[in-house]
This record gives sequence, structure tokens and C-alpha cells, in this order.
Amino acid sequence: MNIGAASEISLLPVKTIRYYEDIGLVRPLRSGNGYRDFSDTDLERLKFLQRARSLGFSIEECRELLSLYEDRNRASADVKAITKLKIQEVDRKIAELQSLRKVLTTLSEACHGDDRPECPIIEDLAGGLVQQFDMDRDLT
Amino acid sequence: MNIGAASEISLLPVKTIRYYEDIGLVRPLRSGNGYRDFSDTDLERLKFLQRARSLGFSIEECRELLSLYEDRNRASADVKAITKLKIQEVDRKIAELQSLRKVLTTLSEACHGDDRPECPIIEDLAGGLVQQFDMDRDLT
DNA sequence: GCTTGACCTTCCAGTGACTGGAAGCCCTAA
DNA sequence: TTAGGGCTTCCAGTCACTGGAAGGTCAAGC
Repeated sequence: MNIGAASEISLLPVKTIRYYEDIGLVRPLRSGNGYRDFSDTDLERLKFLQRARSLGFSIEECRELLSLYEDRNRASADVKAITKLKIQEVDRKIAELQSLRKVLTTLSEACHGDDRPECPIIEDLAGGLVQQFDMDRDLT
Repeated sequence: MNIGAASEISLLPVKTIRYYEDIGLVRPLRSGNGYRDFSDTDLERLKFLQRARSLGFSIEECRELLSLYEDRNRASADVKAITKLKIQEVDRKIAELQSLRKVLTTLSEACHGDDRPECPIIEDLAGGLVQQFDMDRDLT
């Protein structure tokens, strides 16, 4: 199967699939004309990757999950551990965003929002009226 | 004032300040020895940037906010509009993450997490038992 | 005067996970 | 034979930094 068909079935863009090959996440064979030739197994991997990425697992986590996926002797506890870490990460991000939202709405509500120049939002950015909102650097 | 002091006061890393100069967000003068010499105005800009970035505004948004900051004739409505857009963006991200969290906990709870290989999480990644969770591509 | 160490400079490369584009080969149908 | 679409590789760009190398500057202590 050519890359175009693999893309449609896996829901991954063509460019992304080629990138995944570059970084060794999938290794399709090549046909005589040099085209990539995706086997059913390759397709499984691609679909797996699409799903895992959409669930917010990083490429490296995907790599780990893939190897667990293909390890017949894996312990489900290993997979569950990764997932739990991911949930904690998601929780942290949600908390950060909620805190951020609070500051932004406070500022927005304090601003009359007309054509006069006085603006509490700008004043806060300049002077830090609202106490420092210290965010994690990776608000990813 | 040298870059080290400016870094301490503005809470921005030295590297970041140099980067901000590169992209034209701040333009400190130079002393005779070639060192950057930050004026009080430069410091104000840096503090403004630190705060705006920590509130999740992108560099380009910061640039726009800075120019509003320095525009004596700005309308507060302009600033409020940017802020409201940012709140909507934050809301979208929170919703995405909450939906993601739900899928992950469902999976995690379904997994017994022992040393046997059966694992509903992996099975889902492979087969998509839980319906497709379609995320925005920028889960930033 | 010399050394040490902190601080400063520039420049280049790398991060994550793609994405866009150019140049060119391959395949099929009309 | 030509047109088109699909495929290939390679290079560069995204965002917002961050790390590191190589080297200049400054102040303090001996």
C-alpha cells in the first residue's frame, strides 16, 4: 500500500508518516519504484500512533507504548503507570489554565473597554497590580 | 544597567532578553565596552514582557500589547478585545484537556494494572475501543 | 602586575513535532 | 504524447527559547 492510502486509513498526514519513518517509528519496505510499501503491520503501528498522539502522548512515550504493544510479555501495570503520569500531567495543565483564566477575566472585567486610553489590563501588565502569576514554563 | 541586573529585576533569563533584542522587542543602548546598557524604559518593557508572556500571550501578541502600552491614544477596548480572545483560547484548551482526561481515566480504570499482559489501554490504542477523541492539533 | 572568576559578547545548533516548498521521478488515462 | 496526480528527497521554517563554544572585560585579591 502506498503512502497516500496509508495516510487516509491511519488519519495521519503524508508528511507526518514520512517524519515517523525518519525517526524510526515505522519502517515500511520499498517497492521496485522506490515508493514506500506499507504492510498491515505498518498500518497498525500508524493507527496506534495516531491514537496515542491524539491522547497527548509524546513521541517518546509513543515509542515506549509501541514497544509495550509489541511485547507479548508486558505487564499491564507498566502501561497503566505511563497513563497515570499522563493524567497527572493533564491535571497540572488544567489547573494552570484555570488559574490563568481567573487572572485574565479579573483583568477583563476591570476594563471598561471603551475608546478612552485608561486600561487596567495594560496597567497590570506594566505594574503587576494583580499578584504575580507564576506559571510553569511548559504550558504545553 | 548590565544584562545580568536587568535579568534579575525583570525575572527573565539573560538568554531570553538577548533573544528579545534579536527580534526587536527591546533595544538597549551599548556601553563603550560593547555591553548592553538597559535604561529604566527598557526595564519597564522587559517587565511588561515577562508578565504578558506568563499570562500566555504569544510574542506577537506581546508586540501588539507593547505598542498599545506605548500609545497614549489607544482605546482600552482594543486591549480588552485581545484579552477576551485569549480567554476564549484558554477555555478551548481547558475543554480539550478535560475531554482528554476523561478518556485517559476511563482507560486507566479499565486496566487491572498487574503483571499480566492483558491491557485495555493498549487494546484501545491499537483498536480504538473508545470512540475517536479528536483533538485540536495545537494543544499548546 | 598578575591571576582568578564572574560577567559579558557573538555565533551556531538543537529542541518537538511537524509543515511547506522546490525539484524531479513514476504511473495511468485520454 | 501529454496532462495530472502521486511519489521521492532535501532543505528550510515554525515557536520561543536554550545550550554551548570561543573569546573579550572587569573587579578583587595577592
